[in-house]
Amino acid sequence: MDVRDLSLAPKYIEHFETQGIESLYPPQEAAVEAGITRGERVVAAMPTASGKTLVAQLAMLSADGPALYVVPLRALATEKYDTFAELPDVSVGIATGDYDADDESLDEHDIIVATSEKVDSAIRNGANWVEAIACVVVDEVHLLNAHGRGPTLEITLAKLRRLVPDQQLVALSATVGNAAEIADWLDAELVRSTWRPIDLRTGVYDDGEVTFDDGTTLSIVPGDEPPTTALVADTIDDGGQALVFVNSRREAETLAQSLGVHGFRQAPDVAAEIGTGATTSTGQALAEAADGGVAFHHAGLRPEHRSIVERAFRERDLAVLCATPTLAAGVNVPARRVIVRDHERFTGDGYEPLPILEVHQMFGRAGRPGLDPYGEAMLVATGVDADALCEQYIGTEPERVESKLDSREALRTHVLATLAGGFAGDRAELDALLASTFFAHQRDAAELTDLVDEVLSYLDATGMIRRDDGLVATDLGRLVSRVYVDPLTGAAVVEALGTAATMDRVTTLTVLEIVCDTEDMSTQYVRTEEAGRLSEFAMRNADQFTKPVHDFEGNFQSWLATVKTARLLDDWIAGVGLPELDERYGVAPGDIRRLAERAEWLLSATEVIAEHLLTGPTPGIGAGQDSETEYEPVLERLRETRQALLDAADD
DNA sequence: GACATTATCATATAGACAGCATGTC
DNA sequence: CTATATGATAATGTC
Repeated sequence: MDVRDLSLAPKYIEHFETQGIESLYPPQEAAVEAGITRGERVVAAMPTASGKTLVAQLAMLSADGPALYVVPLRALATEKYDTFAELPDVSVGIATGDYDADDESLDEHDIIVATSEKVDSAIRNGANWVEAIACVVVDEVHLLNAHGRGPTLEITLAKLRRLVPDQQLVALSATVGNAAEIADWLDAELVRSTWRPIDLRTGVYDDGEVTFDDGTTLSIVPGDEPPTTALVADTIDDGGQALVFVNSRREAETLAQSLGVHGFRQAPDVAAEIGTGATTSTGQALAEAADGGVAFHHAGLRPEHRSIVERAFRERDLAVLCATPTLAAGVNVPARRVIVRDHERFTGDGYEPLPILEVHQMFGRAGRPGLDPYGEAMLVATGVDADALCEQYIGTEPERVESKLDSREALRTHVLATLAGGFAGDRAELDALLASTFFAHQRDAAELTDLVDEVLSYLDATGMIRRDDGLVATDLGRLVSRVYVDPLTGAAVVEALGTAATMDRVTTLTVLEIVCDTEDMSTQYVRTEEAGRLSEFAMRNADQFTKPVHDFEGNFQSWLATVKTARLLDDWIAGVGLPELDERYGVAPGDIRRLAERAEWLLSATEVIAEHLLTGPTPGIGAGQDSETEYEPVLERLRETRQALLDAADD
């Protein structure tokens, strides 16, 4: 089908043509036939890089009103924003936690790009733009399967549908086994395709030979070097680039280092760009590797370094990229050859094989349309049975997408949000909403009953809801939902604030401890050698902590991780530099940045809760009724610390 | 006795969403 | 309380 045949305004057709898009790819054509331009609800299950973005654009441009594009990552939001912003006479807005147009003006846009959490938050807070949306496009719907974030997506979709019943919905998914089930849930037509714009062959390397799914083989006999090195060198000799996936940051770095000495490509400019101001060990290692045309990529990198690496690789200044799975799900960084060196990952429950879907996503990064003649992706069999590996991952169908809503964590926050947002005022209405979720479609909403009971009791006990006359969120409950923290965090903060308000010494360390000791803060790893020093530090500063250091109840070891995080952020605020922090705590620059960002967010949430405690009646939790309770000094310290954190980020 | 090889043991383990108030595409 | 690779240190082996 030709682009001209679409019932689209000429300016858009012209735009696509200048982009070199003249005819539709088969899966795009199928989506059009299914009615995406006629307002039909469609689920399109197709490989990455097979033209999903155009499918989305066709739906959004032909919709009768503003459109919303939902993504799972902030980085993807900016990527899509840039793409859509090029459309003629289309006003695009972006709504993510870090990068936010103001709420009021969002309804002036034709297209809004947002993360699923931001949409959830907007619904919770009754943002006016939400109900105006005529067409919702959900990118990567298969993330319904993800622990933690999957439930947010399905609840958000259920609520959106409730708010705007006649809204068009287009969901884009990776090719998963039960896409039909998702489509069925969404009352959408399923379009399924495995077509790719560039040939991809996948295979397994074992003992000097790669065996591909199309029957071909590739002989690569390594000398002394590891097979991965030989596989990399081979594609570079052939004029291609290689992307290697490994399972830890350290592996990514050491592999980059060992490959860097080959000097595959000279990239002094990239090295220089990274090198300027690269004071940390991570930064220096990166600059060094980049000099030889190799780089590594993981979440410990500073965002600036990350984007330099991504750009340099896209522009072919770098020959090899050694990456953790950040790159498989993130922005588009394709390479001719993808090598999945590690197919297992530590999960906290031993090493587990990577999900098929994830490996296929990695594979999908192989082949740059228009630049490479083909793409090839391979697993490396080292010490495992190559046949088993092949059987498991090559040409197989990914796992089914299964709702993860039946978890205490998910229900805790979403039950509260549902009550607080006015989606339900009693148990029957709550059950009705839950009955419209993917979980209910796939299993049975009745399976949630016990967990919901448990969660309601918890929310009642912590003063976030009242159950006397139906189900009603209290002021505190509405607040907790609005600032988007886990009820567990809310309760912990209320309790800690109560203690802090009776303390003589409330310092930056105190308020940092409060926010670091919550469910929403990621915990740090405490080395055994570090544990002694940390507990000594805790003893010495016992008067500044809300937890009783000397007669501690509960898990002291895990609280030390809290102390470590609080102390680290305290140092960061005090002006200690990234290299120093890296050395002292073994925390990479990118992690510091994220920790600071989260702490700042949680401090502001805590601030709101503290203000509530100050003015409103104290709920029946924690200390707080006696006359010595002083919230003002705590509040002041919270504000001060948050500001200090913001200032520290500027340097 | 100097040094190489091997046994033992400790260590560390992917990623990343959200609020609010201002002014940055 | 799960598993594996790595790096440091100790123990053993070789010339």
